[in-house]
Amino acid sequence: MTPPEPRRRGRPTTPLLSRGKITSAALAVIGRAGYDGLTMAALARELKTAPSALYNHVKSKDEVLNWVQDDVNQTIDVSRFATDPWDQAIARWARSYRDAFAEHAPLIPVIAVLPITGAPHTLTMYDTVAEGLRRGGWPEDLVVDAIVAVESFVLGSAMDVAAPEWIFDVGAEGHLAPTFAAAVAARHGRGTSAADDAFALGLNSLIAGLRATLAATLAARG
Amino acid sequence: MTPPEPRRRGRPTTPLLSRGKITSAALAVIGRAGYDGLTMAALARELKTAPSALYNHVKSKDEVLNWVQDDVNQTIDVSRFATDPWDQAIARWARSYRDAFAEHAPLIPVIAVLPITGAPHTLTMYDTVAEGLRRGGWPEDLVVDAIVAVESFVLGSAMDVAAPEWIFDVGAEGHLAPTFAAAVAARHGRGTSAADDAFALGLNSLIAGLRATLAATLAARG
DNA sequence: GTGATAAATGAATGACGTTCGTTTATTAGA
DNA sequence: TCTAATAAACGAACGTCATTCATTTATCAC
Repeated sequence: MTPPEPRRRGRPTTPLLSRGKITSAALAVIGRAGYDGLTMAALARELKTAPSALYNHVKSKDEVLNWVQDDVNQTIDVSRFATDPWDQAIARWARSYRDAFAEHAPLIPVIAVLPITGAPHTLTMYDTVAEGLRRGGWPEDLVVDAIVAVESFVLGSAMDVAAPEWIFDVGAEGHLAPTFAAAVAARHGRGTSAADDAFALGLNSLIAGLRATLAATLAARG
Repeated sequence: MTPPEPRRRGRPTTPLLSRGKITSAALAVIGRAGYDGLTMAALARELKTAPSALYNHVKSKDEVLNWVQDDVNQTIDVSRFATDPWDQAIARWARSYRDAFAEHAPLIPVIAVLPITGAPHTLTMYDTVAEGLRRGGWPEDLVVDAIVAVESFVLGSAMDVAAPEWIFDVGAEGHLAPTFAAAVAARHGRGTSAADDAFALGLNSLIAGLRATLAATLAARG
């Protein structure tokens, strides 16, 4: 019945390194030195081992980033799906998602391409969102598309947060883009963050549009 | 009147290297070997010089990527802003934008953070979009936010294209996410690309939402 | 000519991620 | 209790990058 337990041998009675310890050490390094500071050498130093020793527990640095991403995903707020209408819950989810990855922007290009396998927290997050959408009336075959659409906007917006506030300040080349330069200047009048305003505008619009699309789809399908 | 021409000295009568030549050489390398293959050594080989020689014409590899990005931006279709209503024009722009960067995904994290200075084609693209929005009735102080919102969705979606089609296939961990797994399976029935469907759904919804937001804003402001 | 200088070059530097050969300490089974 | 198997750790090394440096070369200004 029970498959033969994989033989547990080796030097330490309780293994010094584990997925959990490596992940939290990586987060500690990232918190102290940022993603530029997250090298395998720095990670090993944090764990008081040699860099080569890490490779007994990790396939590659990318796998470490994968673990970190799954941990970050755990902090995203999906609680509203239990209580609120799907559109409100998804708004809260999206904001929380963006905030979480704004501080982990270098993960974004990695996770966008990586399969979901081996990331349990990520998986359960998606499941909660999918349940919320289904309960809100979304047809099963559109759920993934809706999630991916919102997620794409969220991750694109999270990258914006890392950008300097003056990213659109045209220098001496202003004459090439007078209308755009004027719009940038007009926006500047507000004291608010450009990335935050754009995110709010886009998120509200996207969700409003999804509401309309859902209504139209349900009407068309009868 | 004419400022004194900067003294042109040095070995070659006509300089062998220039921004244009370096950019198209980089694109050639990328086309042949992808972004992993774009090393300063490979770029130098393409230009028949030494890697160190490149640094007489380029500050860093990031600057090369900047130039490539500006060149890619040149291929994005903004022509519809001259003829079509803003919402149709922006839809065409967004699709063209996504397609262009789907093949240049590694540029995305770089450009998202980099200031616009020194990228003339990028600048004129933004200006054309800004003009189109203004002509479509968008208030000046919302133009940048609208552009950034659409751009965030576009770039997030462009990263999705590079992902494998089976990115959401849950392996043995399917029991952690039954609803999501069912939705993935339901989506699988269609033969269409998941990334394309999600992009279409998101783009249509986002633009519909922007239309509504604009109407509401104009109504509120009188 | 002569001196200034942009451009080109090969060699070197310094980070990295990762691999290898070896050693060490523990456990399973006889 | 002895022995074989093996997970874990380690230092040294490798290969790949981007980037810098000292030096040389060829052209232009005067």
